Amino acid sequence: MEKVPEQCRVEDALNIITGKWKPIILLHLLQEGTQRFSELKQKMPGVTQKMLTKQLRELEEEDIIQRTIYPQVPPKVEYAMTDYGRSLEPILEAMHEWGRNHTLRKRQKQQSPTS
Amino acid sequence: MEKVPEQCRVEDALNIITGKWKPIILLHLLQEGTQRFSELKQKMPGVTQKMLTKQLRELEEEDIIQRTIYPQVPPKVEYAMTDYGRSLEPILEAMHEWGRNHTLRKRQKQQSPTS
DNA sequence: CTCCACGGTATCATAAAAGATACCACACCA
DNA sequence: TGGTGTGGTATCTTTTATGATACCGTGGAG
Repeated sequence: MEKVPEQCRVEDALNIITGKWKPIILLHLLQEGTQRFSELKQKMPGVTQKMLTKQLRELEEEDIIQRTIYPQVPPKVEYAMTDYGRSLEPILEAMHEWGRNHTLRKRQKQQSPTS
Repeated sequence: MEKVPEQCRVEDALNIITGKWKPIILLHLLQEGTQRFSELKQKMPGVTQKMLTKQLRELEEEDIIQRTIYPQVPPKVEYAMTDYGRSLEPILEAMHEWGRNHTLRKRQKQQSPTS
């Protein structure tokens, strides 16, 4: 998604949190704190090694999360939100809240499809 | 983007507002009120007829915007936010605000890349 | 030796999103 | 009769995102 001139600063946030697994990663890190790779993977059924890695790297790239490698064998890598990353929380909150009402609404529509 | 079990209600909002032109459309409709197709198109340099139509249709599908056709020739079609659509405003606000700080931050990083 | 755990990478295939381009309908106006 | 303006649709191509699959490195346990 390229940038369109003025106004649309909205895109920046959007570019960062869109990606099939990013919101989920962020929620896990926000709600449960630092996690290692394998923990995240386990909590995200369906994700591939590659995809998880990729999304994590992209978030790291943007300074949203921080990657810490422990020089051990077998390897241990932890991911944590940065302070900057935490600044996304209001957005995620707002979306979460909205989403709840949205699903309610969908249910209502199903119950009275004739209206 | 498929749904992943619980927690991630965030996705619903995300699914609705992601799309290369959707945020821009929404901002225009929110900030400037009802607009006709050609007005939007004109305000969104680079968008194709097809793309604009598609994104508008998707938003309409979700009841975020309303499409009104006036039986004239040449045709006149207006797009407006629905009340439901306006409920997205806090999210867009939050992202807009965040985006502003983000660009500030990027500027700072460019000025002191050595830190 | 051999195998395992962990967190990867590399390669290839598929799906989804976006874009370019051409065409359409129709009342009206010259 | 032909051109114009609006808001489209239909095809085809390109670009991005996602996914499947196989392989890698290391040090300790057996």
